[in-house]
Amino acid sequence: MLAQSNPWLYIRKGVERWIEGGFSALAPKQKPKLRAKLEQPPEGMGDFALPLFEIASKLKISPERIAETLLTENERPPGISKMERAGGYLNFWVDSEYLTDMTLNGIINLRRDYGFSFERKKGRIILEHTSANPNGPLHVGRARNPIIGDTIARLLRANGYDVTTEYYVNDSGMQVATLVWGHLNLDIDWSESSHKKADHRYVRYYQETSRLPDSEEGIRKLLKDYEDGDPEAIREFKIHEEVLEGIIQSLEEINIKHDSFVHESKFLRSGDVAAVVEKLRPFCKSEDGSLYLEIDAENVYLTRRDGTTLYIIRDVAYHLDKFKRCDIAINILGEDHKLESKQLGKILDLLGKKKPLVIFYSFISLHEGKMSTRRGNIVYLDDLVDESISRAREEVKKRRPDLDEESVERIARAIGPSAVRYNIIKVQPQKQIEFRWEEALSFEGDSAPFAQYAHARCSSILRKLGEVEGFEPGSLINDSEIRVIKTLATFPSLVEEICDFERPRVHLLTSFLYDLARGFNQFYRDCPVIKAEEPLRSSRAALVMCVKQVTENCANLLGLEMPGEM
RNA sequence: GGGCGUGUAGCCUAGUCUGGAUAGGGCACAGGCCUCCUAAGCCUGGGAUCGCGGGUUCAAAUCCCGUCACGCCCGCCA
Repeated sequence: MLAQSNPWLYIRKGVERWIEGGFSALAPKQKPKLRAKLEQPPEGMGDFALPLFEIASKLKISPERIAETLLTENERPPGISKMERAGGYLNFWVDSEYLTDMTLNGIINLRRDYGFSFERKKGRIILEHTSANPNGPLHVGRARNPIIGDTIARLLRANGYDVTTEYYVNDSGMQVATLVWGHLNLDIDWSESSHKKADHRYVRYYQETSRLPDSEEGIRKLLKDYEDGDPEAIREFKIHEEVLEGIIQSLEEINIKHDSFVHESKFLRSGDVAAVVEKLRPFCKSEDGSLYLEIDAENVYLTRRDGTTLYIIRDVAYHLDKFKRCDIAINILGEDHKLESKQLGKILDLLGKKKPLVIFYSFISLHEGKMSTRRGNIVYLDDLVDESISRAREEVKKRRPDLDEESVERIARAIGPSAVRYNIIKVQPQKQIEFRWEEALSFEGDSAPFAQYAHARCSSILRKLGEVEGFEPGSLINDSEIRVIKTLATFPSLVEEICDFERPRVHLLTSFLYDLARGFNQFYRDCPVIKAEEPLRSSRAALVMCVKQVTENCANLLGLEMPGEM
């Protein structure tokens, strides 16, 4: 099974067993048993390398002797065609016919499941992401949140986890109260802005109210009424739903959907928040009617002087509820939430409850500084995606004058959002990004269109070939063929390795996709498929089919579309 | 001032967790490749004291200590 579902790991494990067997023979009494730590050698030095230095010093035997003993006293491990000592390393070359046979058969049999785990893991996961305040449209500064969150959710599912993605709707705080106050009290001249989406229109209530210093008292009064359950206030707060609807649409544009929406107000109405306050009261200090906890020598306020609640206490109630519904909670949060998140963890500790795992990302800033809804120095996600689509449209029109309007549109809509996702996910989350249009809209090199283009070439070859069946593993001997096959073989290991709860390395999925596409483009240059003689023709056709399949599988993890023609 | 994070060619970035053989890529730049399955492609070239200084090690971009620069946070906002 492993041979087909994870060919590279299968061969690697064989090599490790072979080495460890050799070690046992060399030093039977050694405890604990010596492990084989394989690494990837530089280009041209084979496929696996065993550094001998550490073992040599442990056994007090020279690296040369160890290598010599291993090489002379044992049969070759399965799937290895050549072994050679080079300096302090023992290098292994994978037999390409063996690898080709396993890998192509694996992909052909497993198809869209290749790379993914069949083994269902225990434990329900709730992955919370985005959870942007519904007071305006999503902006690029925080666009990493949904993209990272959605990609991790896809990765976890591919590894057999049961994942629910959740949006925590902050409908009960100052931000939404500010929006509501503006809606009730401002008379805005709409003649200039006629945006069709509610989030883009209503954000002006929030922005303009934020500029009025006198509005604060009214906003607080409104919030107090709302928390006290005043029906009119509750009705007015519903305006946030239209904004949320706009945010949901923006997310759909980039292929993201949440499984669940949980509204903060639910915990206010159910009495959960009040119950948590009561539980924590014995640990709290009080001041003018407000409540606060001392955590790490800092005062963390739970309620205001007027009795209304603060974010963190509602967040505690939310997490208590969340852990009733799951075993593992993962939150995707901006780096500005680090302190709050740590404090939340301490409070959950205090209550003897589980804590969420948190993945933080740094902001995407503008050259002029941080984006801010309040100040309005901002690039909205909708605008970035629209711009990306229209640039894609221009490119397709230019390159493919033969296509009809409808096809052009379909392809542009596959390229635009994918390019945005790709360019954001390819950088690891903790790195800060300065937003530049040229970079965000890059369609060359390490980008989504590069992979989409290679995929389109695959599709085109396969369309022209018609029905082809079977392959001859021994006929694929060209360097570009072997290179692509090796890349295909490592996909399942990659999917498994990067799935780390503490530090999921989803950015490496783009590296893989890029490697595969680049390898394929070299193959495309070196190895004609349609004009090749049998059995080379069908073998190459099988390889092209496999590249297409694995490209799609990886694209699925990244939430990218593959239009199949460009 | 304290906490967390980041620093790799002109610009962007992988590798850092788990130390190993000439530090991978991309953009930009210079040159070459469409009578040949889509040139959003391919090939060649120049360009890196891995922020800086110590230390540990047979071996340091990677681990430890110090230091500097930048970002985020330190609110009865979220």
